[in-house]
Amino acid sequence: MSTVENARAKAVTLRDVARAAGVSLSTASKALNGRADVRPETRRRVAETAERLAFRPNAAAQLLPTGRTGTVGLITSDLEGRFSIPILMGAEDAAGAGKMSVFLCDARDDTIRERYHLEALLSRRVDGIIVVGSRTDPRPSLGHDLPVPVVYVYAPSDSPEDLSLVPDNVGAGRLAVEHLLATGRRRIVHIAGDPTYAAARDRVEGVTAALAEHGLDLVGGRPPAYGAWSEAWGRTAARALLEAEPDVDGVVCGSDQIARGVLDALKDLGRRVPQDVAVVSFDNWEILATGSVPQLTSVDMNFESLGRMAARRLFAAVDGTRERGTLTQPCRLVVRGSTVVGA
Amino acid sequence: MSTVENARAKAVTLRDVARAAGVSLSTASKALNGRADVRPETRRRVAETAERLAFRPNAAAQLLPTGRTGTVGLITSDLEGRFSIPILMGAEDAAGAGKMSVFLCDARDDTIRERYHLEALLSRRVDGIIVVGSRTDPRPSLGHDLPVPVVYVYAPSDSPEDLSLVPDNVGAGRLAVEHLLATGRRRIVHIAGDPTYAAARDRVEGVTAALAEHGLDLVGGRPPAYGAWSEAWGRTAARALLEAEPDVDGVVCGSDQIARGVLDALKDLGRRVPQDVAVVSFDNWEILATGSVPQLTSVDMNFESLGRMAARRLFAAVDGTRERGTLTQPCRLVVRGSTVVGA
DNA sequence: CTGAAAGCGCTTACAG
DNA sequence: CTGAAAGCGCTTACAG
Repeated sequence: MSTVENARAKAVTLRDVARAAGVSLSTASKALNGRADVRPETRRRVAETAERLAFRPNAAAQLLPTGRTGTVGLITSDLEGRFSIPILMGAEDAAGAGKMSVFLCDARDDTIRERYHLEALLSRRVDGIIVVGSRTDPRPSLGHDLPVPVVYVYAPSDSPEDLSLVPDNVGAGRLAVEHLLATGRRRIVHIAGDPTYAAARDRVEGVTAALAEHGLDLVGGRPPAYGAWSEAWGRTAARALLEAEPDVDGVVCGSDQIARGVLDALKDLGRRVPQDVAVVSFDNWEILATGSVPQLTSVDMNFESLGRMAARRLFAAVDGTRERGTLTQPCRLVVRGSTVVGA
Repeated sequence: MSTVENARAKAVTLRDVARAAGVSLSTASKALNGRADVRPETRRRVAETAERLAFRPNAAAQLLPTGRTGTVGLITSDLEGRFSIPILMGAEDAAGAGKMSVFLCDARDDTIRERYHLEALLSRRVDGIIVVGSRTDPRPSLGHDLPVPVVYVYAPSDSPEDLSLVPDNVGAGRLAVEHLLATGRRRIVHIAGDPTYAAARDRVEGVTAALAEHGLDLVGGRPPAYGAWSEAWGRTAARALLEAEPDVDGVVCGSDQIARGVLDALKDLGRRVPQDVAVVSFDNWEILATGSVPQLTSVDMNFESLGRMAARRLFAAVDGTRERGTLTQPCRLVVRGSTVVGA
């Protein structure tokens, strides 16, 4: 049920408005832009005409003289993941209601594609570029001779000349442990994520540091169990750990996915969560964290806030205030039933 | 660890290139655009100069004379969900490597925001607009007097004057049932999603229609169990249904979330999946469908393909071939272990 | 083969 | 208070 046809209106231009209102181009422009020195009656007439013709100023032409485009490019390699979207939303918020429009480009972790999109964005004269990676490991810089500022988010640039914003995964590890300790747990294990990821290693670092500060260690002095970012790994590791250390009373999971697997295993083993064992994880991925029984206590990476900060830094750079280096942004613990009864 | 500083280069213009190469603006333009009537030596010199200065043509200025911008707007209300991203990727693919850049706008299911973004996009003179909704229920049209073509995806426009593309949820329901029947199941129940969603009702329609065609009905002739798009609903409903109809051998779940709850309940009840009961669902949301034991057989909505189609239709409309009405796109069954042993 | 000129849609000094 | 003119960065007939 669809029919074909031909159509297409031509965009209304300021010249059309001026002509219809019987004034010159410049007067029409001044009238619509609220500049002084226009007779009120004229201003009204032009405004009405513009309204009637549904005139929408051509943003590009409007900004041509200023050299700005009111446009930002967002190159991401994490479109299927969860980082870029909240970051985009934060950036949109920071820009302020519609002042700035965002080009979203999907680089798919491919250097060629990334380069390609970069060129396209520069051709479109974006005022600045945000680059979002899929992991917190440093990535190659896009270079320092670009005509517009660049901010790297989540995946930092490997060059100290660039500005990067990353979540504080070490701090996140600390948050998880401090919370377990606060709920009275002492025999804690850590089922970590993929060891090739800086995020996994940083979280481990935070976990062990926080324990050490309290004179504790991972149960049995065992090393953190690295594995994969998957439910399957959570299940496997939990079974093995609880066999080796039956009196565990707290589990820090490298991610919500891992935690879901851990919850399943604990249930199979007849352990009550949180009464017997408390479970805390990272990411706070809603769909996973709130679907389980009990729901997951999880450390949120604050992506949206990261996006807002990135956008603010980018706008500052566009205005001439450029920063360098890697900025770390704190994470935030969200408490639910897997660590506190009834939470 | 970050330092502040001031910087900013001015974008290189064609005039700069022409001057540096010692030719006129027009010659520089012709040389770079491969037009005939330029001495090879001149062409080479200009090209080298452009390269050396890292000249990037201003896309807006380049297209100004044509009236096109090589730009598309994507207004979505499903940024946190899963529809808009694959749709965006499909659209990007259809456009062809970087020919077209996409403005992504987040309407957040708010008419005001949507209107606002629409105006901003029109001001930026996008060549066309794709509107993505968060549910398949018809939504208000943006209007028919817009200067550029609009394609509605996932959420169709309520006006037959508009072009809309939606997944075939009725067909999806059929696919699910046909598959269960093919694996020998006959005593089938349906734990449906939120009844206020057309998607939930359409899937139910497909499920019952397919059963009827085989002379079957839902077990016990009971109505489909409508509820919510959640794991909790899946758990609750599965327990109730299996108590009422203990010999069920197949469950169609309204979504992967529901299916995850159903799997949990079946496990608690001691039913083996798929040996005793087969489970099939909709959406094929990787993170949910591949994390469970067994993994979920699920009907994929083909969002990426939907996005490609939308982009192609949009480009056709931009070129003057406009269609109207609602087009339905088939879904695709992905078989995994919840219906077939070892799949 | 090369370049001066007009035009794409706007804004902004600068005259009147 | 109003308008003619220049300019933002490019392309494209049109002269030379």
